[in-house]
Amino acid sequence: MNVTKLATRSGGGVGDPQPTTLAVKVYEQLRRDIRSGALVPGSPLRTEWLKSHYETGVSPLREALARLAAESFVTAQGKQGFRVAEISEADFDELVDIRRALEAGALEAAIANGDDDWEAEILATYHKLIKAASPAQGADAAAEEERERRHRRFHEALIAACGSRWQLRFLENLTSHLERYRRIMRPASQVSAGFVKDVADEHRELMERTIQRDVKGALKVLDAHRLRTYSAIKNQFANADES
Amino acid sequence: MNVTKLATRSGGGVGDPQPTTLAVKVYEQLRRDIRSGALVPGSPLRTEWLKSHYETGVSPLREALARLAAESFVTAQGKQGFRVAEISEADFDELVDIRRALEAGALEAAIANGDDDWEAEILATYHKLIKAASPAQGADAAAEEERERRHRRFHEALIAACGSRWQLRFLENLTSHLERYRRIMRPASQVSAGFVKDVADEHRELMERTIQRDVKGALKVLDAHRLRTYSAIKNQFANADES
DNA sequence: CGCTCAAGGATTTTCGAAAATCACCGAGAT
DNA sequence: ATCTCGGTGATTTTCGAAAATCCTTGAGCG
Repeated sequence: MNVTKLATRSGGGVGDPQPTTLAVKVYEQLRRDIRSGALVPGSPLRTEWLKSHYETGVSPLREALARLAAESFVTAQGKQGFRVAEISEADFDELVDIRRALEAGALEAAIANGDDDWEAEILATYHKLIKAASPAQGADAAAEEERERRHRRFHEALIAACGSRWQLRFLENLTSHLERYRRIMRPASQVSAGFVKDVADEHRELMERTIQRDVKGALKVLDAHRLRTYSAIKNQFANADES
Repeated sequence: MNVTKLATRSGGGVGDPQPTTLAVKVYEQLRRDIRSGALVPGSPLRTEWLKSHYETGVSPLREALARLAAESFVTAQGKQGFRVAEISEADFDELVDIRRALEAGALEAAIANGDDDWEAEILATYHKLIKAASPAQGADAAAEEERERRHRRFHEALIAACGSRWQLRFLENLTSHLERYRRIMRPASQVSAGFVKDVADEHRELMERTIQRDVKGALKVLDAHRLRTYSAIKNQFANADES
């Protein structure tokens, strides 16, 4: 056994199976900052600022931006650089529609195909979700990021067994975009005690019905769950129009 | 008027509204070569070969590859470079399923929302489709590429008025991947006179029913149309398994 | 005034080479 | 014989600077 090699690796001696590249790291950081709303929609992404802020050269940067452009997180316009993708109510409506269709199909397929591992993963991610700090407390960015991550993981676990990597890939993209809308608009109602409790109840019921293989029930709860934040964000758009 | 400026531009003095970058050109060429099957699935994309073959430096290349990776046309594995995405029967089945669902919804929405421009564009693209050289004759690559382009344009025109850019974006991606399967597998039946005639009939009927706003009829024809090539490719997979 | 045009600086895009990493191959040990 | 280890060439990834392009500003002209 080669002790030296093991020592150079992090964690319990398990090396990265796929050693990551700098471009991928920048891509992930940029995506996180766009999703969180830290990078405001429409603002230009200037090379110098990006270089100093993400501590990297232009090559990894452009590679990351190209990927983000393909996923519609940024827009690339000719030879005028990149911008954070704009948001709009029309775009939001499109996202909601197509996500609803794809997610319903995926959940149904997952309930049909899921095995014990799938069930166990749902329980595990649900547990971590309810253990996360509620939006009321822990208003700092790191806590919010962790809460969002666990929320994503839970919903991903529900449909993970749907059997279609394409469906999962599209859904991840759509969900990330919708998360951006949710966090940018950040309806005041979203942090109220009543809202938080209702969402928590929905998560529990969604988890239970899914594992019980109650397709109709699970779909109904999922729809209600999505409709709740959907309405809240639509209200924000309406309010913005008035002012 | 500045004659010098106009002279430097191509065509009838109409400059590019969005002057394209080298990276985008390489991206498009690579995508075309992957879609056509010229770049065989699984083969590694080596920098030196790409540089000489597409006559460009590494920066535009990696940018193009990053975009292609985001669209699953190539796979990026850690620090071991890029490869042309693999194909598999399971992947093909996934593509067919999700494309069917999305395309049906898009066609229905387009029929509901389409205006005169939409109808006119369908007629125009249909006309160019039937004028294209049939697969039997014109076996050279350029003719095939043009035929495929017209085929794509026609089907795009049908759903262009669906009102959802997201749906169109996903569908374009899915259709490109499926085109790759079709062209790589290239079932012998696909060039037989009977097959070609049936496909042509379906295109005509699809065009007519769509413009007549016959939702059910159009969807039925579309499903039959898709099922035809779907079966042909599945047969190819089955034949490959035997050998 | 309003408009066109050119110069200058700012920014993006691309190239070429350096640095880092990987993959192959053969020597030596068990 | 098989396996591990180290070295070497090939390849990828990243950097820094050059080239190309864009945008602003202000002068000159109608």
